[in-house]
Formats: sequence, structure tokens, C-alpha cells
Amino acid sequence: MLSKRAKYAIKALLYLHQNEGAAPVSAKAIADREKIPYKFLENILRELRQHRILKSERGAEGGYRLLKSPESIKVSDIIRIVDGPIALIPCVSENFYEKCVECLDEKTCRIRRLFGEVRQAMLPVLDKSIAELR
Amino acid sequence: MLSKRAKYAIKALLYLHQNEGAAPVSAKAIADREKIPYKFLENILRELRQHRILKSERGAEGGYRLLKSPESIKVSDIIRIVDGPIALIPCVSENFYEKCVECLDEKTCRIRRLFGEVRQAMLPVLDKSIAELR
DNA sequence: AACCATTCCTACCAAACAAGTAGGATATTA
DNA sequence: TAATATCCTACTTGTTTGGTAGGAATGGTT
Repeated sequence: MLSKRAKYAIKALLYLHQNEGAAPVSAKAIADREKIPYKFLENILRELRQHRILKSERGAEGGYRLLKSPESIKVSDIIRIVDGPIALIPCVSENFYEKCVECLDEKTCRIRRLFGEVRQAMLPVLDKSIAELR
Repeated sequence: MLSKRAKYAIKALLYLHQNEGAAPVSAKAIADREKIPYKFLENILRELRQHRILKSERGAEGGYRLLKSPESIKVSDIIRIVDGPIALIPCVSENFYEKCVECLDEKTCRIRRLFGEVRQAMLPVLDKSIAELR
């Protein structure tokens, strides 16, 4: 399951993409329009900024903007930042690999193979950028 | 992420499938060979029995057998029994549907659409039976 | 009958995680 | 200086995860 955190992050980025302009967009505006708890959203936006997905401007009239181009922000990247691995089991994760404690032989593990396939099936979809979502 | 519970369940069923024979297989045998905590496995096997995936025989020389044919036991079924929904967000789940609280319009929600696609990509892989896993 | 291996069942537990909330410090503009 | 923002740390509350404990019931073996 995707966490609400990740879902809110994607929503916020979509909103930001859709409302790009001269002025940055405040967390409050996003929270109101997307019905995301304000303080929770603040935390999420901060994390996205720290990972250089967006940038912020402080003070009155401040807010957030996309740092990268919307075409280069992949949903999979956001999920990895906020939730961690895409793969359903750690031993087939590219970015968060971990060996199964109880695994006798990774090479022949049928569960590993299956969930490797699952990952391969999911990735092309999740690798879409926020600009591509329709 | 898949829970350990679900992973153990699949492992147990694979072991059971591979060791089908005259005598049923004990939980202890499965636990030893697959390195699954014994008491935890007991719980899992009970749940699978209650969902009519396998049957048990009590007493000495007792144990478990597959109730359904291995060709008809889909990995997706096991996950649904043990972990719940396959879909990453509830609003695209077929079997565990729930509306998003904050969703303004499901029909036009881009996140919903994307994760609908993800689900569609995952399902053919997870719909494989335990007999098909190589 | 006694023993033993097994399933069956309920309950408990500790640690981690999820989904926020609280309170205030800091920066910017008007 | 007032108002509006971001920024940051810490706290809280409930749920889930990954087990463990203890024993009752069942059935085969001797």
C-alpha cells in the first residue's frame, strides 16, 4: 500500500505543476485545494525540498515551486523518497536491496523471481512523470 | 511491501505442493525446511485452512495438504487472504474498494488512473498459480 | 492405558510505523 | 511592525507487524 504521505506528495506536485506561474504556491493553498492536512503537508513539502524536487521561498508571498522540470519528476522517484522501495520484497529492490534472512539461494528462489517480474511490470507505469499524468 | 506473513504463506504452499504425497506434511517440517518461525507458521496455516486453501489432519502423523489443486491456487488469492488488497490505493481495488476521503472526483483523478494502471500491470503476474512458479 | 506428536485456539507482547498535531523560530514583504 | 510564509523539532495516538506462550483437543503407537 502507498502511504497517505506519498499520495499527498504526488497530489501536491501535480497541483504545483498545474499552477506554475510567476508567484510560488503556498502550502496553505495546496492544503486547501487538495484537502490535505496543513501541518502534515508542510512536513511532506520539506522532505521534497530536501531531496531537491522543489524549492521554496520564505516570508510573505512565499511558497513552493518545482525545482526540476515536471517532465523529469517521475512518480517512482517520489515514492522512493517518501515511502521507500517500489518492489514488494526487498531482495528484488534496485534502490533498497536487502537480502532475505531465510533465503537459501537467491538465484533459484521462485518467490524472488515472481516478485522480480512484478517489479518489472510496475516500473514502466510508475516511471511516468507528473507531466504525463492525464 | 509484502508482509512476512504473506511471504511465508506462499513459501509454505510451494513446499506443500512440492512435497505432496501419501502422508500430510507437518508444520514443523515446513518451518524447519523453510526457516519460518514455527508458532508463527501455525497461525498462517490455520488462516489458509479457514479459507479452504488447505486441509489438515490432527494427531500424530498429522499435518497439512493442499485442498485445492496447485494449478488453481493463485498467488494473488493468497496475498488477498493474508495481507488484503493487491492495489496500492484502496480506490482502485476490486476486492477491497474504499473511496478516498479527500477525492473530489474519482472519474478524473489522475492518481487513481495511474494506480489503476499499476494494478492492471501487476495482476497478470500475481495471478499465476503456485504450480506455475519456476 | 499411557505416551507422544500433532493440530487448534486464545491471548499476549514489543517494536515499528502511520498519520497526524503542537509550538515556536526564522525570514520576507508591505 | 504587522502579517504571512517557511522551517524545524518534538510529541502523540492508534494500528500493524512479527512474533511468543500456554495449553486444550485429537489421533496414532506401544
